[in-house]
Parts: sequence; C-alpha cells; structure tokens
Amino acid sequence: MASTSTLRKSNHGSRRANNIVLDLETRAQKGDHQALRLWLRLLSCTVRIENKIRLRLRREFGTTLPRFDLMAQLERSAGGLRMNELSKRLMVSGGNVTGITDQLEREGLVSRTACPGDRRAFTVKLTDTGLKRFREMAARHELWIIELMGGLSRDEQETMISELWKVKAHINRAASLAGKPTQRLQPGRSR
Amino acid sequence: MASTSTLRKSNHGSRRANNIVLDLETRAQKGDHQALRLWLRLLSCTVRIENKIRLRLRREFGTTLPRFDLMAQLERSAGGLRMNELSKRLMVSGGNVTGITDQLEREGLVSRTACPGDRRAFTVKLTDTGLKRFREMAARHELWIIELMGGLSRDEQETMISELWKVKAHINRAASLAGKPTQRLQPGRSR
DNA sequence: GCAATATATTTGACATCTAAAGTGTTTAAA
DNA sequence: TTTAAACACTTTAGATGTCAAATATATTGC
Repeated sequence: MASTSTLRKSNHGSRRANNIVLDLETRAQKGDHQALRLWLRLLSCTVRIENKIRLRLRREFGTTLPRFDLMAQLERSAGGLRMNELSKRLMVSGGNVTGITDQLEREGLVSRTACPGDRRAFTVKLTDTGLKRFREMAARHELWIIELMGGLSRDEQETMISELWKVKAHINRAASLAGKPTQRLQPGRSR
Repeated sequence: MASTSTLRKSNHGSRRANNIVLDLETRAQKGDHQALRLWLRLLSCTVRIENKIRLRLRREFGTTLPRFDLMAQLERSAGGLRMNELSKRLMVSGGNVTGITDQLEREGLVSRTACPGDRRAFTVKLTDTGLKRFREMAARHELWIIELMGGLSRDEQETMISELWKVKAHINRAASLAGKPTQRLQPGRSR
C-alpha cells in the first residue's frame, strides 16, 4: 500500500534512505505479525483454561462458569450488588445478568431484594446456602488455577501480571480517547 | 486463618525458625493469590479485546467473531477443512461448528463438499465471495489488534508470547499426564 | 464376512451471550 | 409542574456455546 510506493520512490534516493525504508518495512511487517501472534496465543490460552474450568465445575459441582463468576462477584461485596454493577464487573450485557440471576435465584443461591431508595434497582445477594456452596467451589477453583498456571515461575507470573496491566490500561485509554460510540447514530426518535 | 495461629505459636520459637515459617507462609499465600490474580487479569484482557473486536466486526462488516474465526481458519488452508478439524482448531464443540457453518453457507461465504474417500466427512471451503470478504475484514482486523496491543513494546510482546507458550505447554502436558476422562466411566453398553 | 468399535457429522435440549426494544422510575430542565 | 432525558432492569430475537444422543460410514479383529 503506502509502503510500496515509498519503497519505489526511494530507489532513486541514497542507499541510506533506502535502508531506512526497508528497516521500517521489515519492522512493520514483523511487528504486525507479532501483535497478531500475541493475540492468538492469548486467546488460545484463555480458552483452554476456561474450557478446563468449565468442565471441572460441571463434573464436580454441577454448575457453570458464568454462575460461578457471578457468585464470585457477590462474595466479594458483603452488601450485595445491583444488576447494573454486576453487568459492569462481569463485562457482560445486562440482559445476560438478568438470565443468570434468574437461574441462580431459582436454585436458591442468590436473592433479589428491592433496593431502598431506588425502586428501579435490585440488590442481588448470596443466600446462606449460596455463600456456603460458593466457598466450597472457590477453594477448589483456586487450586485448579494454581495448577494450570504452574508452567510459570513466580517471577514470570509477576512479569505477566504487570504486562497485562499495561495492555488493559492501554485499551482503556484508547477507549476513553476515542469516546465510546453513543449507540445512537441517528437522532433518537421516540417509538 | 492458619497464619494467625502459626504466628502466635512461633513467638515462642527461635527467631530463625520464625522467619522460615513466615517466609513459607508468605510465599504460599502470595503465590496462590498470584496465580489467581494472573488468571483474572488474563481473562479480563481477553474479554475486553474480544468485546471490542466483536463490536467492530458487527458495526463495520455486519458479521460476528465466531464466523470471522471460522473463515480465518479456512483461509489458512487452501484445500478447505473438515468439520472435525475446524472443531479442534477453533477449540469449540462439533455441534457448534455445524451451526456456524450453516450460517455461513446460508450467506454464501462457505461451501460444504462431500469429502472424497470418506463419505462421513465434509470439506468446508471459502467461496470466492467468502475469500474476498474475508481478506477485507482480515486487513482491518490486524490493524485493530496492533492498535489494541499498542500498550506493549516489541520486546514486551515477545516476552509475553514466549511466556504464554509455557502456559500452553504446561496445560497440554498436564492434560496428557492426567489422561483425558474417556467420558465412559462404565463399560460401554450399546444402546 | 461380520460384529465390535471408532470416527464424522447432525440433532435436540438448554444455557449463555449480544443488541435492541420495552417498562417503569428518577432526575433535571423548561 | 410538566416533560424530556437518563437510568435500571426485563424482554425479545437471534447467534453461539455445551453435552449427549442419534445417524451414518469406516475400520478392525476375529
């Protein structure tokens, strides 16, 4: 594309300029490939681990990963959380949270309570049964993770944690700079 | 918990013994926490990136991530792939591949051909339209990934790629050592 | 040959997921 | 005060995802 024409032009320039262009091209090509390779490997590892956890949660506890994740969020905040907040923390859509909460409520593991002061909102909490059940699963879950991450030394794990932090920070920064699309490209028209 | 009582007890011991105990406990506690933190951060980054890609694929190309992934696998192997092979490479179940392939076939982007020599199997291929469409998307996709991974330098990316390789290798090793459950714990009984 | 077993895909029942539309509540501005 | 916008949640439609059972074909061992 642009690089091709630049290369063609610089054939008429000095050798030094030429080399610079070639360097840039090589770097660009390698760099691209690298980011993509990184992403694919990241994805691959995540999916593998997720699949293992998913399978074990089913086999040992007859539950699913999304339910476990939702309960994990609830356990961390003693007072319970609103659907809204759960949606943000789990990084899934609101409709999804509604569905999973329905399931867990049916199983008697969480409860929906009207939120005092805001009749739109619900507070979702772990029931006593839910808390007990979750603690059992969480203990096993942590062992699984330690086992699955066993390929890395403590130092390597630390390195990766901080590098992933950079990735996360960069993505968030980019998001706020770009400004999230308002999801309403046309002037909103009621009904 | 355990750390509290151990600490109390070791107040009566020698200073050296005390330190050893504290060290071990600190390491254990930190170590556990570390693996879990690593996993949560890994997951968080992956989900964030996935969500961005998903959104952009929809907005710019009116397609979805699974369809894009399936097409990406097909583009890499000129001769097409069998459902089986797609399932393995995408790390999803066979039933799932059937569904996505159905969709793409309906859209005219892939085709199912009887597999010569094995009447059980199908070969899935990109159609001409499919290939063209995919190439457009892939170019954009790569730019997105480069942008999203921009928080890491080339060296950092390289480090992470090799560390992720270790994770992957460890998981596979563990899997083969443990022996995948045959999914048939009772002697198989036909029907 | 033929039965037992293995492989490739589909199907069915369900659980997640998203995006978008719908319902009711709150807020804030006119 | 009225009313429009923002907000919290649910509902809907459609796509993915799982596992397990069902089909159909291949392969193997006797």
